Amino acid sequence: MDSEEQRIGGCLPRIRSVVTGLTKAEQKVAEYILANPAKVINLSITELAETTGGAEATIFRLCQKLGYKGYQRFKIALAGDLYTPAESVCKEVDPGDSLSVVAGKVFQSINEGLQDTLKIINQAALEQAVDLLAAARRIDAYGSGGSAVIANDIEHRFMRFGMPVRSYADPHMQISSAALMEPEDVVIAISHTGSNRDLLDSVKMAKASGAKVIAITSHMKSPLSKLADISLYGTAKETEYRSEAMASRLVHLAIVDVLYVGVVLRMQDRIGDNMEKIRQAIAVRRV
Amino acid sequence: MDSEEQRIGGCLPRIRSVVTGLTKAEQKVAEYILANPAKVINLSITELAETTGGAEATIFRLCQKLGYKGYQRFKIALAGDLYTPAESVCKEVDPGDSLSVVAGKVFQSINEGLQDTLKIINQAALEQAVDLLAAARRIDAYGSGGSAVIANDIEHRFMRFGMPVRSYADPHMQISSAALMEPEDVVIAISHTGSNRDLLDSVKMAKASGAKVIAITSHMKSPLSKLADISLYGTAKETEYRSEAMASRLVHLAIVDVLYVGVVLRMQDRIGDNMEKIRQAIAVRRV
DNA sequence: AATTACAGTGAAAATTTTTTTCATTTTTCA
DNA sequence: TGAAAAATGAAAAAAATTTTCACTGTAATT
Repeated sequence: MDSEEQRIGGCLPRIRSVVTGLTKAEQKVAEYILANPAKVINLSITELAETTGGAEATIFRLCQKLGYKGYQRFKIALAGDLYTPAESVCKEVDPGDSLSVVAGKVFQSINEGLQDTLKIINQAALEQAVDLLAAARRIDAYGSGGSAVIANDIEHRFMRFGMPVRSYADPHMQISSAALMEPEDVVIAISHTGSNRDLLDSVKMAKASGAKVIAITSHMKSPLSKLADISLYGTAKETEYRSEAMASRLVHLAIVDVLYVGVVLRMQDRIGDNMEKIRQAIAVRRV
Repeated sequence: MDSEEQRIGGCLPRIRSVVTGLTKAEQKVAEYILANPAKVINLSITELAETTGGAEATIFRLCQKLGYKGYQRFKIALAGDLYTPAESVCKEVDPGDSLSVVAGKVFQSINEGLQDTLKIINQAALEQAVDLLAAARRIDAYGSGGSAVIANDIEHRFMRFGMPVRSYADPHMQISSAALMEPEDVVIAISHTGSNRDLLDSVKMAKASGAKVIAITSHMKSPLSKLADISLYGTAKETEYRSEAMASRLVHLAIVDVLYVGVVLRMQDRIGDNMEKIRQAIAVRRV
């Protein structure tokens, strides 16, 4: 009966994360909403259609794509976002800032990204991802460029409890490995935009091999999230000196943390030993 | 035009304050709203009238008495009250926690780490580090294990503005590279504990070659920070399921962000071109 | 006690807004 | 290139809202 509980807030981050996956007409509306959320609250769907030069139906469909029953529900969720003062205090870095001020702003914006991500996080998807990972026979992490860092981190992290996990930044290695995947194997594909061609090819190959695919990306409705079995989204606002991709890295890493903790919780008994072994092995290398 | 800006939130307190001055039928409605605000959000005026046994008109008049233009505006304001921003309790992760609770706790603990780091951040050290990096002829980033991820990130990041930067996780590579360093070159050495022997050897070698060394570590007074010219510290509390090393990674990455932004600010003119070139190169690889 | 005035109420009409449908246009992919 | 799919907007249908108005009961006045 509470299945259709209304979720208040988290509306703007959600728009931000799907905006690239929207159609042209929808994007125009979405951008207007992002730019003028406070005005939109006071507009009817007809007025908003006029303002953005679109049709009511387009806006209605956008609301549904965002996960709301209709325009009214959307507006109620939007009201939640507007109420939080945190959203509006987005400070840009200023050339005159001292470095400790810069540090404050950068840290603040990281935290905002985390909070936004928390708002749109999909519990069911997380749950499934952890299930898959905990049961996986083998795990491959694919990520190029900035996302290679995340893939690498996954390798380090999950290796700690004795899982056969490898990370590949090189597209050729990715696709070779993907070809050898089997059911019960899991691929974690990381891409900020979710539109990297090489990565998509590798993911297709992995799926053809029967492996399950978990995507970590910033853009909902991206080609990657369409291909993946499970998609986990991390959002972050772009600021003048902090590109979107820059902010998203940290959020993606935080998502990996959550997966890690989730798997740890699910595997409590099995892993203790492996972790201890590694801890000892590292200690020897210390002064 | 904007004279009738919509006030969001503060709706329930307002009802409470006027409730005695309302008529009988209105009071019945007001009390229902106070008791079930979350339900009301999902009811139309007709449904609410049915539920409370009143008439639509009564509810409408109530909304106006409360200072709203009508029922819709009232509901939007109510949504603001219902919105509770991050009720995250900063406790340990519990085996019984749902994954969205886990996510909240993990994110919260990341943020705490960032805040703690902000408190101990040394502006002068940051300033010097940025100076060195901005003027560097060549940059090497050394980090093994979990810190290899950070080193990698540095490579990706600073490469973007055309700096000759390389990251090395392999101790042999580190020391080989260190042997070839020259004055005006900079080494960034990353180690959570600051006690990794191989890393210390490489750092000594780099110093012998005349290079400057910036350390990123979690432990003050570690052998690494004694060797380094400049030390940047990132703290993070260890929790039961989140090892100290795990939390520190994100903090170290955040410090890299600060360095990056700092260097960008210092080099505004020079870098624009390089960044644009890379952005274009990446765009081609996208669908 | 009867009359009047009037705030309170709700049924129903009028209006506005939202939602659905469907034909047209545009895009995509083979 | 041409068939299929997706996107779009006009307009119809449905739903929600706001407004109107007549009725009720109460209180004040004569």
